Amino acid sequence: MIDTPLGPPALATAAIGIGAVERELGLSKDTLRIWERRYSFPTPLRDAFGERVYAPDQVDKLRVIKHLMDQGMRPGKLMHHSLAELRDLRQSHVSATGQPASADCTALVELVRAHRIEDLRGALGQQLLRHGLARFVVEIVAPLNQAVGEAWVSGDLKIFEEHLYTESIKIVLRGAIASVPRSRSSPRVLLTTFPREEHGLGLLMAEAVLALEGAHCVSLGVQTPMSDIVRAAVSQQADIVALSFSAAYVPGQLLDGLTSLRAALPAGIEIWAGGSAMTQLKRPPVQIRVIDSLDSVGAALAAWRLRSAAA
Amino acid sequence: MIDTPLGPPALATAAIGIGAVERELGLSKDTLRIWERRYSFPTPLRDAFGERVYAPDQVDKLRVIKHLMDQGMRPGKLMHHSLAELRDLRQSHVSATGQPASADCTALVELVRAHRIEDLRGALGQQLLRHGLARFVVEIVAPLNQAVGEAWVSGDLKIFEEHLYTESIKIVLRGAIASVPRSRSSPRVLLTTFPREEHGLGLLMAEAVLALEGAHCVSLGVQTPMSDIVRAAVSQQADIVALSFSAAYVPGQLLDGLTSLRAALPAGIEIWAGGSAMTQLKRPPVQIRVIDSLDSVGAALAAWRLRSAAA
DNA sequence: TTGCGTTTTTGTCTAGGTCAATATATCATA
DNA sequence: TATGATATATTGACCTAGACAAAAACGCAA
Repeated sequence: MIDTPLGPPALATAAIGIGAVERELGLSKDTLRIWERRYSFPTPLRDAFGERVYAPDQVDKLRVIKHLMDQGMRPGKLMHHSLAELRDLRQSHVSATGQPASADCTALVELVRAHRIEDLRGALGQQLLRHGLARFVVEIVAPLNQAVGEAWVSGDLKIFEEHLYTESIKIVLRGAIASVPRSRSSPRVLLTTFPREEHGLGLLMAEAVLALEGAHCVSLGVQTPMSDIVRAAVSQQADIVALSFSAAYVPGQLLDGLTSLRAALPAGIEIWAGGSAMTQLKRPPVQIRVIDSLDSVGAALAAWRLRSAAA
Repeated sequence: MIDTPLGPPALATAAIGIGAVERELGLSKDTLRIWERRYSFPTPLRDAFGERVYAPDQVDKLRVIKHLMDQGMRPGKLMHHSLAELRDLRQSHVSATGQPASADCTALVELVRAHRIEDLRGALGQQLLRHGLARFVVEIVAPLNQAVGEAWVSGDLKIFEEHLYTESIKIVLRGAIASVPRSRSSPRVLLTTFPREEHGLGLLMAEAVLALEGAHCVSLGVQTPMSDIVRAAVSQQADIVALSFSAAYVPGQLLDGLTSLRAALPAGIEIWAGGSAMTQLKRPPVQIRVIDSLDSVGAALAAWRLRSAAA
């Protein structure tokens, strides 16, 4: 049923320049050049005027390498493996850490693969009704994101299929959030991401859970500069600033950003940080509440309310 | 109540490195270094290791320069002016091209400035009911975007205020789109942007107008790679691919992208392109329908249906 | 296990050079 | 007065190659 008439469709994609690779994978030009120097990979061809041109299969390999690095692996260990070996590596890594996908989950991924977005949206709505918003987010959306991400890396899904999926989830979540009665009570939570972070799905999931628990949420969307987060938090009288970091976020920038935000923000305003980049941090930064899982948001909120009542 | 013990909060912002400027303003390190060499601006200090450190006021000036460049001005002409002169420049540029803002519009901007987002959202909802979705988009949202953008550059609004505004508009528009009965009829329209383009508001406005006119809309969100647009259009059996380009989009990439997309897409699928980058194009690309204004979407759809019926 | 130096790994930054693509100015032609 | 072609200027993306700090991994003692 899946239409791959002759070989994988990836072959149609043309070779691309270093700037395009930077944009597409989030690996800086500097990094790409120095990898070439140190590890002899990638090995781009050169065009008529000596500029690097990356073949599609090398881009694919780079994509997998990037993904594995986001999981905490180091480039030096990965670079010399073949694409197939890297995928095996990923397999074993996943099966060691992750739980198996649920039946619901695989069925939904199947809908994405078949491009049946109407059905997908319907099925998501159904799951939402069945489980309620909180469990829907934690038990369906979170593992589904994981599964779709993996499928993308291993080449089972194309970017546009991931886009279709993400849009569907966003629509369903936004609809659900809109139907939660808008709380005026505390805490007031300001949601956003740092400038480099353009993934807003985690934010939306957090907003759903927070709103459901009666927090007053204000979202700034993605990519708010540091100084503006501070201004917004003060002007909106936020109690909490909630930030989301996807796996691609550079760990160094993450810690820098959080500490300087902590310094710039009035002491009364808490910082809550979540997302996959946070969970794989060894030493959590001081005076930041790390949200390892959306499960724990409810408890964290309850604790906040206790502290707040005590003060 | 707001605790800014000494002076405006903006001053608290510390000096930042070249990487941070790149992230915050979208000016590449290469560009920043070459400007320094050529125009003697910016003039960053150096830290203990001789690395560039940009003072906040220089970053502010760079921000304005970037914006003016997005409007089509050239760096060589801008670099030697002071911040105040640049703002005057912008003023004159705006008053020469734009029409005066309506009363409704200025009232709404005032709500943004006062951070009264609840009221803003309420007022937007009210305007939506009063004018209907189509006129709301064309007569309220479009000029409002313009006004907010201008206010940001001239320093009247901070980024976070613009974020608050954008989020509010998105919520209102998404709510409205969701309440439009989902059409199964033709044409089927696939909406997205090219990889460099991360502004999705124009897309949402287009989707609102299209959905209202009975088109079947599927949005991929922003930044879909070329090859994936083609795959998605084919798999979703789209009749039209609708693209949006904000003023910041590089004209060269725009034309290249459109022509190669046109070549890659089956002839039966039309390309409609809109957004401010399109309107200021001298020669419209061949075999692309340029949507100069959201007004004209209705007529364009009617024309498509006529052509479709004739075929 | 935990803590603390040492070594290796890694990516960001430095410098200045080259060149294609774009924009502007100038001049000729219909 | 337009339009078009041609020269010149501007601009940013890319190049090479080296230096070094921060982070991770390692070895070893307590």
